[in-house]
Amino acid sequence: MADVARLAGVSHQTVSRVLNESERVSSETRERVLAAMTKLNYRPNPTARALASGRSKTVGVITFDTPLYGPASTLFGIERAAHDAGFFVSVASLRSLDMPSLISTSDDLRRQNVEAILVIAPQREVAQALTQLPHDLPVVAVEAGPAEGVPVVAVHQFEGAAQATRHLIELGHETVWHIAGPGDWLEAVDRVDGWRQTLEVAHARVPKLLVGDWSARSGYELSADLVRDPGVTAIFAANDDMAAAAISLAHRMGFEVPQDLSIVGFDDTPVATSVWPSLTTIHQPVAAMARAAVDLVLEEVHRARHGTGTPRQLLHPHTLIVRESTGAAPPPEGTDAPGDDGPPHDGGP
Amino acid sequence: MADVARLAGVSHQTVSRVLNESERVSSETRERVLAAMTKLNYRPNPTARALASGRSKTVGVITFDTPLYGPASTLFGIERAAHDAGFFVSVASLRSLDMPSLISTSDDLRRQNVEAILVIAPQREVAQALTQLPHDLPVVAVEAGPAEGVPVVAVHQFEGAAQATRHLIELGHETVWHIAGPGDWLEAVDRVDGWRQTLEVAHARVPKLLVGDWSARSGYELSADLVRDPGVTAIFAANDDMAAAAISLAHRMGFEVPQDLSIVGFDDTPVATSVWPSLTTIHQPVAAMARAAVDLVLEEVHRARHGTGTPRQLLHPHTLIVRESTGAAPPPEGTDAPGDDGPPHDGGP
DNA sequence: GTGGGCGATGTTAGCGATCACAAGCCCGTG
DNA sequence: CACGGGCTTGTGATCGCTAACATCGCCCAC
Repeated sequence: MADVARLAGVSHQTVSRVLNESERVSSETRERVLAAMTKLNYRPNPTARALASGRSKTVGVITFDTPLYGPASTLFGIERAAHDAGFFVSVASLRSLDMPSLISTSDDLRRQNVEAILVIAPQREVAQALTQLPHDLPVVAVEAGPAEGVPVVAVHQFEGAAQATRHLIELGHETVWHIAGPGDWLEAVDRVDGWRQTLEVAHARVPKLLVGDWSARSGYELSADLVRDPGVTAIFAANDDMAAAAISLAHRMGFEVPQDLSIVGFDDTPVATSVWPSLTTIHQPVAAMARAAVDLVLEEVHRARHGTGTPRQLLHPHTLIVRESTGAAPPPEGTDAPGDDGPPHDGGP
Repeated sequence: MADVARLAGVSHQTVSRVLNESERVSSETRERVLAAMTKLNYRPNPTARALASGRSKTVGVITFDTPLYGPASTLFGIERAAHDAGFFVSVASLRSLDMPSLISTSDDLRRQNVEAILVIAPQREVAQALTQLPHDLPVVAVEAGPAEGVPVVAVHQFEGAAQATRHLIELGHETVWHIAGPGDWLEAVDRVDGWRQTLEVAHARVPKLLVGDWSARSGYELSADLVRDPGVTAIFAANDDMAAAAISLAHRMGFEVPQDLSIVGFDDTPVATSVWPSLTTIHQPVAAMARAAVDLVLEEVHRARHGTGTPRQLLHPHTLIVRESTGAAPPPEGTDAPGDDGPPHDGGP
């Protein structure tokens, strides 16, 4: 920087002003400085800037170590959006889901001088702990259920689940079974609520709730009971993996989807299109949410110098994507007819 | 820090020495300083340390924006390992796969004072560009094919593909079709080579190569031709998504897996267990690789002060995981026995 | 003509650590 | 007894930048 100043014949402070786009520099001087910077291939040192100004142009992301599709792609979306805004991204992953872990992780980031923190943590405990975090740094939760006092970017899980359930009811199914996610996930809870209330509104019986852990394995095990039961014609799984597992199991036990059983997933992950029949599911605009979260948190950073605003909750639209895993309810037990079952049984070898 | 020094009755430099675990501090003094730090809840400021020492305790990760399972879980693995080593992680994603993009991304990180860079970029172009990166910073490639002059942590793709192919040959299949990944991915190329050479060694015919783009969709489209052809009894897809799609398509067209068609995938992603029948596939120890990559790069950082060592390539073991999608080859055409083919050509059983 | 205001630039301190070197102390040795 | 050397500790500069205030012209109005 000193070199640039010398070459441009100005003081280092003027160079700094050019760097920070202060208006108080004559355009002539600015040109000279810029030329010098180019010539010397000068690059400002963010570390020094961070030390001097307290601003690091970095946002921290707290996430947790999981192979789940949602969090991973959210992280990439955040990186992209932050980069576009000229910010760096520092990630830290949660060791466990308790309060101390959250605090210590956020301290790590804080000490790195991040200007804001984005939390990708859909678990109830984390969402609660969030409200306890020191308020000196803007914090935004992504993909979390609404939490008091903390800005959130998410989709309306309740509505999504309701729409999925409604879809099945409208296809003529008497009721819909639900394979839920773990009870400590906000999303899981909201989806259960959406499912239940929709059934109630439709005056449908509310079957026993099955609770999985998002994994295909759990979906597999839980659907075993369901598939065996001829009364079960429609399943709404709380994510695509469990839904895909239910399809697998149905096939294995000799049933056809959707002729015998309709299945709906949630998330619209790649799995949804790689199974057969492809999954009807609820799409969440992950990339858009990530971008919105970054916008929101940077807005907050900007505002931190002026007045305080109220935390906002940004709800993004979900979309029901109807693919092949859902269809009309099979006719009641006795009858048995539909031509969809493949070649009539009597024609074969 | 000044406060700590004052409280402990020492100079700031002594505090610094305690912080850096220098041996040149008497244990008595150290105790006093530590006590003062605890009492004041003192936390060193990494930014200042980075500025003064040039060491930031941060590693940069360059990845690219993709929903693929491998890169995402590698990133988390890296974070975990780095954190355990007391390092922060800063991520930057590649805009495009060309050289300028790589340079500029690495410059971003470099300017952040990262001490090393990990690159998750399995594309050939990126691997090549890596060798051009300035050598002032340790660079390690993860999940990339071996590239000259750059340390690499990966599994032996060639061997993995060979093992998958051999598995099918040993089950009695005359030959194995291959749905490859895009030609600009090193992994894809190596897997093709492994497949081809194994066939040649077994004196099996090498069928026409099909090239997909990792997506389920491409797997779907490409397997259409294969599944129709009764001569095709075994398919090795270069990743699980494409393999799962092939299974879907086979089902859709009325074939059974593995009775009519055996299918092997690669990667052992969650998809592998959520489809039916579950996929036989090649497992890659992603987490272990991530950890190894961090170890390697930190070792390099450490060594940077002393002599220079030779770049290492760390090859991790893959594992063939036999699940349900592979089985013995169906008996040759004429004989025909399983009732699955639909009406037998020769007049019935 | 002179004081005030304003835009452009320079000067001097830090930010919070580390580094290089110097200094004090205690001990053993010639 | 003086000197050298190993430990431990302290001093001042420095990393590259920004913040706050000082300074310098210049133009305008009374």
